Amino acid sequence: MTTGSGTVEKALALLPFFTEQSPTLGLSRLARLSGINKATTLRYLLALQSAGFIEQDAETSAYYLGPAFSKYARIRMAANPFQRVVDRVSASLASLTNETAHVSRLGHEELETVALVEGTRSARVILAQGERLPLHATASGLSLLGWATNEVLDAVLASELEVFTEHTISTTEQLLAVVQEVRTKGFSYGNQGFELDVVGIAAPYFDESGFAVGAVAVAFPVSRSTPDLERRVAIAVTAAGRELTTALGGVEPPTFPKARSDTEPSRASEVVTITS
Amino acid sequence: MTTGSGTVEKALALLPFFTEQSPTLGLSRLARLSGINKATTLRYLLALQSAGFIEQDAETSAYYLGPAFSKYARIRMAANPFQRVVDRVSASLASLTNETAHVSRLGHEELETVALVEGTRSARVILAQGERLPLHATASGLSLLGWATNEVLDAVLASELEVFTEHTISTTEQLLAVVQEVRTKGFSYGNQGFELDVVGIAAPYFDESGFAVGAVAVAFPVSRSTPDLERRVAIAVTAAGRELTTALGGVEPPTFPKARSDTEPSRASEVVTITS
DNA sequence: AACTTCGGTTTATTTATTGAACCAGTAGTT
DNA sequence: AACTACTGGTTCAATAAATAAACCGAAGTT
Repeated sequence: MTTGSGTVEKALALLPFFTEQSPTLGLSRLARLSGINKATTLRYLLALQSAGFIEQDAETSAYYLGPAFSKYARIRMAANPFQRVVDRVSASLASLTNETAHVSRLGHEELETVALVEGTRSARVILAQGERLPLHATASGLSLLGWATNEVLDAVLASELEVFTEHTISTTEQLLAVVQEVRTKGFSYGNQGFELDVVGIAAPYFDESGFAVGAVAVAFPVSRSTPDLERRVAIAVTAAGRELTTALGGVEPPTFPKARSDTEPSRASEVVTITS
Repeated sequence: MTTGSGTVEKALALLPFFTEQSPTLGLSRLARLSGINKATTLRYLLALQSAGFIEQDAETSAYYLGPAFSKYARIRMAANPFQRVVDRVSASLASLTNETAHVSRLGHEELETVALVEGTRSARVILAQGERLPLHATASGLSLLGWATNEVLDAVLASELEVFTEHTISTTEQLLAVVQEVRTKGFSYGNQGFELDVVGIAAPYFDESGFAVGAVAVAFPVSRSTPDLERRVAIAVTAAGRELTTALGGVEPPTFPKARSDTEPSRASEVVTITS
C-alpha cells in the first residue's frame, strides 16, 4: 500500500502491524508479517525505539508502540486546531449519548479513524481500530458517499462491494438508493452492514469545496436501538458534523438539508429505519 | 543524544523540531534547524508524509505533524493500559484543580512528558512541550529524585545544575536538603525553579522495584498560590501518584510516607474519587 | 533590477543497508 | 536425554541505497 522504496518508508511500514487486536509483537513474528528480513526488522525496531516510537517489554522482550505518539499527538493539536475540535466533539457526543462516538475522514477509498471515544455502557460498541472501515458498509461511509465528489462515488460504485454481513449493501442499485436517501435526510443509518449487532448513525462534514471529507458517527448495539435514541443521536451527529464543518473552515453544500429543529421535530422519529 | 547513525533515526530526528511553539515548519527552515541537507530533508519529509506522520499545508506548503500520531496513540493505549490511566488521572487532576496537570516519566537524565492537560483558568500555566524539564529544577523532578535509584541521584549530583531562574537550586547542598525534605513529605514543592511565576507540586510514582520512575504534578501561577490550594493539590497529586503506581503494577517503597488517611480520612477520599 | 529565500530537482559519489547464515536460549515432544 | 522448533539477537561481505552540491523557477524584498 504505502510501501515506498526508501528505508524510512519501510521502517515506518512496521507500525501498522501493531493493532488493537495485536498490540504487542515479537521480533520474528513481526519480521514474518512484514516480509522484512529479521535483522533488518530489528534494526528498524531499534531505530524506532530510540525515537520513542517503540518500546520493548523487559520481561517478554515483545515490542509495542511507544510514548512518542502521545507526545506528538498533543503537539499536532497545536498545529491543527481541527484535531482538537474533533476530540472535543467526539468526547461530548460520547458523553451525551453514552455510546461509542467515532470521527473519521476520507482516506484512500476508505475511512480513516480520526477520533474514537467508547461509550460508558458495559455493552458498548468497541470499534476495532485497525479494521478497514469500507465506505459502502458503514454508517459513516454512507453519509460521506451522499455528499462526496463524483470521483469518490464512482470509484466505490465501480469497485466490488465486499460483503461483511447479511445486511451489507452489495449491489449498486441498493447503494444508489441509500445514497439518495442520505441526500434527502442529511445523515445516514447503518444497519449492521459491517458488523452484526452494531448499528450506527452518521453525518458528514465538509471542507471549503462543499464536498464531504469525513463523517461523525455514533454506534450502539442493535438491542439498545429505540426510535427515541435514534432520533436523539441523529440530531446530535448532525450538529456535530456541522461543528466539524465550521471548524474545518468548510461549507455545507446548498443542497444539504438545513436543520429543521423547529420545523418538523416529530418527523425525525420517522427517519428511523432505512434498510430492513 | 538520540542521533543515531541510521537513516531511520535521522529521519525521525526531524520530528522533535515540531513543537507547540513552532508547530509548522518550512522545508528550508527545517533543513537549517536539523543541519540535514535540504534534499535529504525533503526525502525524509515525503517518507514521513506517506506514513501519515507529516502533512503539508496545501497553500503555504509548510509541513506539520500528521494524523498518524493520534491513531497510534490510541492503539498504544490498547497495548499499554498505563497510558490510558495516565490520561484519565491527569484529566481528572486538571478538572479537579482547574490548574495544569502534568505527568512525566524519567528519561535520559531528564523528564519526558507523558500527559499534559491545561487548566481552565485564563491565566493557566502553559507548559512548553519541547522543553527540557530538568530533574533539579522542577517539582516533578525533585519528587522523583527523592525516591530515585542512587544511580540517578548521583548522576544529577555529579552534573552541573543548570540555573534557569533566581530560584533554581544550584548547589548540591541545597539539592540534598530538598531531596531529604521530599523524602519526609512524600511530595515536592517546586518554587519557580524552572520558570518564574510558576509553582508546582508533584508526587512520584513507582515501578515494581520500588524506585520512582516518574511523577505527577500540578502547576499554577504563584499569584494563585494559597495554603489551601497547596494543601488540596498536595493531597490530590499524592493520590494520583499512588494510582499511577498501582496502574503500573508498582509498589511504594517501605520508607514512603503512608497516606495520612488516619489524620484526615474523609478529606483524602473525598478529593480523590473522580473515577470512571 | 539586483538580491534573497523559498520549495523542489538532478546527479555522480559514497555510504549505509541488506540478508543468509549463525548463536544461544527455551519450551515441548518423544 | 536427545530431538525439534521455536525465540531474540549477531555477523559481515555483497549490494543497493542515501547523500549533498549545484541548479531551477517562483515569489517576495530592497
